[in-house]
Amino acid sequence: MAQSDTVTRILDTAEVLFAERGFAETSLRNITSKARVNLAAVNYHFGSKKALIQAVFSRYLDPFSERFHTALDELEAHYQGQPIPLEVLLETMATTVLAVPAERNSLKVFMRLLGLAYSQAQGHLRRYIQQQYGDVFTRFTELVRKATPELPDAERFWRLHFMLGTVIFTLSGLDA
Amino acid sequence: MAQSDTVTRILDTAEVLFAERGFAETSLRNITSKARVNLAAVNYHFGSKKALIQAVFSRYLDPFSERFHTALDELEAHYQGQPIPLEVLLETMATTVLAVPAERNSLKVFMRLLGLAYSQAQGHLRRYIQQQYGDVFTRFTELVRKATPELPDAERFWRLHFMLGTVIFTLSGLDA
DNA sequence: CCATGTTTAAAACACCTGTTTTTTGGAGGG
DNA sequence: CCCTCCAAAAAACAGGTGTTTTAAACATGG
Repeated sequence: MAQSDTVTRILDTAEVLFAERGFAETSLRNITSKARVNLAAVNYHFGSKKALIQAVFSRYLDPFSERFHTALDELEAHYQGQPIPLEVLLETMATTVLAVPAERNSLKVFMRLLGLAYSQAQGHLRRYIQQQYGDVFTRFTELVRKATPELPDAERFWRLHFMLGTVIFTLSGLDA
Repeated sequence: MAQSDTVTRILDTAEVLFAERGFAETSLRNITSKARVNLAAVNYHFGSKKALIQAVFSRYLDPFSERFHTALDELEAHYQGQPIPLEVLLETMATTVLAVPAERNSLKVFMRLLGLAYSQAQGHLRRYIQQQYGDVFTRFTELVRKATPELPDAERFWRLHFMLGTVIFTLSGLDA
């Protein structure tokens, strides 16, 4: 095996199996055998199964976070303190979210992973995502707040929650 | 223990734990210890863990199925062959779905269970629900078809799917 | 070439899982 | 009263889990 594409092979296999069966239902032996990689490789490279799961998400969310931050930078520079229109914000978000999985032709897998993360109400994953990418989301919601000053906070929160949930849920069920 | 309320205690405890953590993440020992019941009681009364999960759903869906059938009977009798208005169909469905969990003050748990069942794309649960309650759903969609004859089948299917998915998904995340 | 970091292989670890078996307890009917 | 039946309790079972350890092979850059 050339240079450690072992890590990549593990991640590629893991994300597919996770998306198909869920996290608890996918064992490390499932992953390593399908990836034709040694069992110990996971713990060697990632440390634990939890860390593997987080790494699978990081591979999508790190680029997303970075790109979204720069996209918002550009928007703020362009609008110079004036509130950014809501449609612009939403479209920027949608475009940025879909960019990474689109480049890797793994849109279906990614959406399904998002759905699983959303279902798993109280796992380590929710905590990890929140503390790792909470700032991007906070920045976004703040800009949405400025774009819709007439809405009460609760109302805006629920509309956002409802919209995101609907999108994730719908896109994560694209099988039939 | 009086008359085997053991079964009830198992079901009550199981549905809460399942809703909180998911099926795979909830062990029989979790359930039986919290329900102050012997471990073997689950296999004795239900046969297996899968059967327990199905029983949890049956306790909601059996009454729902029965009530919904009679509700549709009454609607068909009232409208005498004329198509039943879409709003009436949807409202009847919503009312009937919520009736059972509302009586037991377990609306949150039930919605979360529905969400989990929906997420678990390829489990035994989906098959069980489909073959057990498929006829009610078929009857309903058929009535919807008659109520909206102008829509192409695919379009109507997706709108229903989208609507149900959104409702379940949104209601299953009522924590914050 | 040596040293360092990867990878594989194989085995063992401790633990948890669902399930089964065996034993005990108690209530009801002949 | 004894016996049967059913529920409960306790223990044991077989298998899978994530993880760790050991060893040896391999590659790569200093």
